[in-house]
Amino acid sequence: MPDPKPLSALQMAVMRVFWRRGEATSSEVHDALLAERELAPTTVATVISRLAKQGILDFRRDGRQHIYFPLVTEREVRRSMVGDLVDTLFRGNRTALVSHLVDEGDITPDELALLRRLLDNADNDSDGGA
Amino acid sequence: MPDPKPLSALQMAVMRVFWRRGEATSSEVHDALLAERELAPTTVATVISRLAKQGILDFRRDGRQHIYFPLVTEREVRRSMVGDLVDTLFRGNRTALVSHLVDEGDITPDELALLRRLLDNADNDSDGGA
DNA sequence: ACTTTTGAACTACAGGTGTAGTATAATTGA
DNA sequence: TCAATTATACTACACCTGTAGTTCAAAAGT
Repeated sequence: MPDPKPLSALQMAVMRVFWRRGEATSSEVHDALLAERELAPTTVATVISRLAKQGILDFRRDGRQHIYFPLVTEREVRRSMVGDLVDTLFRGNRTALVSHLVDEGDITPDELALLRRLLDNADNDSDGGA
Repeated sequence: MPDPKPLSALQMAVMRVFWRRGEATSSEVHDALLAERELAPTTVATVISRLAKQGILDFRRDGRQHIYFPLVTEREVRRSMVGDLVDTLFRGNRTALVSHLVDEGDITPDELALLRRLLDNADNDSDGGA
């Protein structure tokens, strides 16, 4: 799946568990989310089985248990969601997004310095890679 | 409305018309969108009246016509949507979003240069503003 | 073997979205 | 005045999401 559909905040929280652990049962995910969200176990199970129906997760059986695992990487989801946002909000212009962050995101001097370093590294990388 | 709800791509396309023109009737919006989207006039009307129900638009009457106008600015919507995305995808870390763009967004050298300039300007601004 | 626990499936329901038809009321043109 | 146009309101419907209860089957404990 090169271009997965955008995921909601809840779906992302669930997926993060899978990305961290590689695979998990519904109740393991429920446990992992208990700290941040108080959801009924069946709610988590529903979210998970919907993700499976959409091809985001798959599972293998272990006795009567389903052990789910992700079919998409976090990278792919990020790429596609950031891409969607850039399309929707900035008509495809990625630098406009950064501009937005700088202009309106209350970027701190520390963050600015960090960003500069990021850009410098990108330079190095593309020098090295090319 | 300081923190409007996220808008879908279609809703954004509609709102962009209002932001550009200040105000418009349903059929004007329909006309304005004809180029990019083939939608029935009633579809556009439905989207608009839902936006009004949600407090994103309001309207005044001119005879039997409704002339709609935005109650939120594009800035506000962008801020809140970018904020949501950063929360959902990068757990609130804005620089991680930029890092993502640089790492995985196929940023071109031109864009990189542009970004550097952006950061430099941000510096000037915060020097001047503080 | 019988009961308790547990897991997954099914069902449910409200609210949002994309999409558009129908109905009703008002305006305009003949 | 009567018909045609048109604008808005109402209704509709499929599908997604958040949320969770209920049911049925299987596993595990006693």
